[in-house]
Formats: sequence, structure tokens, C-alpha cells
Amino acid sequence: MSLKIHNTLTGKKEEFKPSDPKDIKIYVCGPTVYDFAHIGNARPVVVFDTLVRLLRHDYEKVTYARNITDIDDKIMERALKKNVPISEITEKYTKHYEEDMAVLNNKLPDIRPKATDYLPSMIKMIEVLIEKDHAYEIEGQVLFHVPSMENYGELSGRSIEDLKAGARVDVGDYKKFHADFILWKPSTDEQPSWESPWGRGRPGWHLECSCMIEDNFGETIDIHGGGLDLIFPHHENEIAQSRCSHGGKELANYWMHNGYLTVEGEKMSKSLGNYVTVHDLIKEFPNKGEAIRLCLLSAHYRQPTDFSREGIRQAEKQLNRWYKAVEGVSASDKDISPKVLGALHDDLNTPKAIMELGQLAKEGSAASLLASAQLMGFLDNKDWFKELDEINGLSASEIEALIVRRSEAKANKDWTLADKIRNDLEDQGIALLDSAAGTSWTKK
RNA sequence: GGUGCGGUGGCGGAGAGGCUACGCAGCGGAUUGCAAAUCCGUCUACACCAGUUCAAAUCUGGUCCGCACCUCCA
Repeated sequence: MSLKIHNTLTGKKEEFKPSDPKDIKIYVCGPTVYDFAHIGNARPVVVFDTLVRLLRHDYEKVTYARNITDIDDKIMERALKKNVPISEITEKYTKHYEEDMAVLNNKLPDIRPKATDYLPSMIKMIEVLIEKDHAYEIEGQVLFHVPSMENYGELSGRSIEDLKAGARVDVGDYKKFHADFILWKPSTDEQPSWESPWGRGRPGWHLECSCMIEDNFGETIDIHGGGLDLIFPHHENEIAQSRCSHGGKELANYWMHNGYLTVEGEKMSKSLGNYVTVHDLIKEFPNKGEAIRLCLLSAHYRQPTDFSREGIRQAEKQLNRWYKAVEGVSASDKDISPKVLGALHDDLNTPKAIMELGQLAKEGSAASLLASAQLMGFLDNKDWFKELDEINGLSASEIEALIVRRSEAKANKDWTLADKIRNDLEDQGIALLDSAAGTSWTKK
């Protein structure tokens, strides 16, 4: 069963052929750590985590890298405003990012390179590009000269001609061509800076990915992933830098891009302010990170999908059912359903895979359900049904006491009192569940 | 203006020429002191107009609508 991937580079669904089946190399663009990640930022994380899980099932070794952008103007703004070094900002939000993503049951990538650790590599790559006449220096800045590259624009389907047509006014005079982009720029005194042959400054934002890939993997990797909005200019420019410094060698054989998460039909983004952070969401749905994950995977990764709390509640119900179906069951990789695998191998068709999980639950194939769900990062929470100790000021023991009183009332056939206790607790968000074994409670 | 993506039942969301998923919600029933859960049954659909075909949600052409990228953004 072979994996098929929709490759942005060709616009087609292709069979995945690794350059070295003994070591699959995948790189995904990670966060700029200046603020909490929003739920839209979590989508590529969940999507590529799922892909990596599948690759690890298929191949003996997979190396997964995701970068941390810790040099950026937005970080500098924050640091300046709070009057702290940028590392204080970046360390804080890197930690939050990784913790929040872990709650959605994403595994940490094998390599998590930071931009600030790659300055020597970035400077070296700029030198190579200048030497090969793909870049030029002007007034302390170094720019990549876009027309110096044949086939620029292959990934995003743009030609140099298109770029000329789409030119906007207000282009800095220093540029030879308006689409030329920054490789190095000077810093002011209060901005963080590094020593370089072109004076003190900092790197352009596309450069880190090219260098991290080169240093960790070499010239060509198998899969490069990220959000749709990175196709242009970020990934296009990454390709330009890497190909031009590597004699034209392909940077990545397969490019995968996830679609947007929308809120009421609009793109969720920090600039629009219509975002919900993962950090807040996991507080709102404590212990239900998998429900958020299920939500994010219930649409195909290339389709846009709308975010809603109702969707999370639905996902939670579905997971409740699955968790009940696999109680006391153990499973191994051999139990993974071929249908689930088949769906995932078809360009990561997670909605179809989820449907197959539902079928397994329905027909009582518990071991198969467990193994297949775990492959996708579900049914991994041993405490799924465990609720918080305290809800709305009521402690667990107070609730237990009320349950005892209600049981007594029930024994006396005092249904009025029994119902009153149920309804009172219900009003406070606590649901009582009667069963043969006794009464338990859960948060509504 | 250029480029790309999409419009499927109340909602979410697969499928991609004939077998019309699945989930949530709804409705009917079983069960239950009540409630939940569970089980059984069940109703709604392929934006529009032409065309190809024995057969189209699926292919072709056109129309309308929505979204995104072209500037920092997952």
C-alpha cells in the first residue's frame, strides 16, 4: 500500500517515492514565537504529526524537523515594548507552543532548530549566493536577485512576467527588481544584531529554513510542509535560495500545504483579531485535547474548514463512544485496519479514515479500532473519563455526598427529592449517570 | 487585474459515471422511577443552465456565488 501525496510543485497527486527509504526526511515550517499559537496555527501541526505517524508506520526511520523562528520584527517589537531581551519572549512562547501542541497529542519533532543557532550557516549561504551572482549588496543590505534564477515561481505558478504585472508602487529604490527579497538587513542600535561581512545586522526571514535543511539533511529532502499562505513568497524564496546555492538541486521532492481554518467563513489570523488561542481552548475543554485534534482532522487537510466549539463538542461525543468501545482492550500494530491505512495513504484522507474508525466501533472491532485510532493520535488518554476534582466551586466529595443522599432518597422511592438533587447538580454543570454499578458523575 | 481552490441533506463532511459514506442533530420505537448511555428503525442532498452517455453529484462547456494568494501570516 503506497502513499499518495498531493504535491504543490506539480499540482498533482503523486506516489510518494522517498530518496532514501531507510531515512525519510521531512521539514515543516514552525511558529514565530512572539505570542500564543491560535487554533489555526495548530492545524498544520496536527496534520503533519499525523503524516509523520503514518510515515513511521511505513518506514523504519523518519526524521522530522520543525523550526522555531526566534528572530523576527514582531518579536523585536514585543521585546522593545516590554524592555526585555528577545530571548525572554521567544523562550516563553516556545515553551507554551510545545506544551499546547502536546495537549493535542502531537509528538515533538526529532529536530527543533532555532534561527538564532544558524547565523553562521546563513551568512555562509549569503556569501555563496553573492559569489554565484544571485545576490547583491547595497547599503548594508543583501538582496536576492529574482531574475537571476531560471524557473523562479515554479511552486506558486508565477512567472517573472506575472510578478512584473503585479508590481506595486512604492518599491525601494535600492532594489534592482521589485520582487528581489532581503537576505540580510542592517539593525539599528537597539535591535538585535549579528556581525557579518556586510556590517551588523540580521537575516531575512526566508533564509533560516534553507540553512536548517542544508545543515540537518543536506541539499534535498523528501517532504516540505506548511500552511497554504507560505507558498508565496516564503517557500518560493526558500526554493530560490537553496537551488541557487546548490547548483539547481531540488530543495524538496514533495511540497504539502494545508488549507486555512476559518471562523464564520473568514480566515483566522492574528491581524484580523478573530482568533482563539490553543492555550485558552484547552482550558475551556480540559482534558479534551483529542477532541480538538479530531475536529482539525475531520476535514481533509487541503480543504478549508470552519472552527466551532460545537464541532469540538461533537468530536468529544464521538470519542466518548470510541473510548467505551475499547475499554479493557489491548492491541498491536497488526490490528491496524487496512481501510484506515488505505484512507490515510490516499493523500492523508483523514475524514474517510475517521469514518472507518466509526465503522470499526459500530461493528465491535475493538482491537482494530484502538490500533487504528492510536495511529492517528487518538485513544491515547488513559484519563479520558476522569473529571476534574472541583467544578464550579463544588468539590468532588461534596458531589459524592449529594449522590449518597440521592441514593437514599431513591431507596425510599422519594423521587421528588432524587430528581431535585439531579436537577440542582445539572444546573451547576454536573450530570449524574445511573448504572447497575451505582451512580457516577461527569461534567456536562 | 493575475493565480489557485471550492459550492453535497438542518449542520459538519467523504465520494468522483450506475451500488446514493459517516458523524452530529431530528423523528419513531425498545430500555429506564426520571435522566444519560445503548440498541433498532427512519426523513431530508449533490449551486444553476446546457451538452456527452443506456446512465452524471461524479465528465465537458458556460453562468452565478464564496474563499484565498499576489504584503507579515499556518
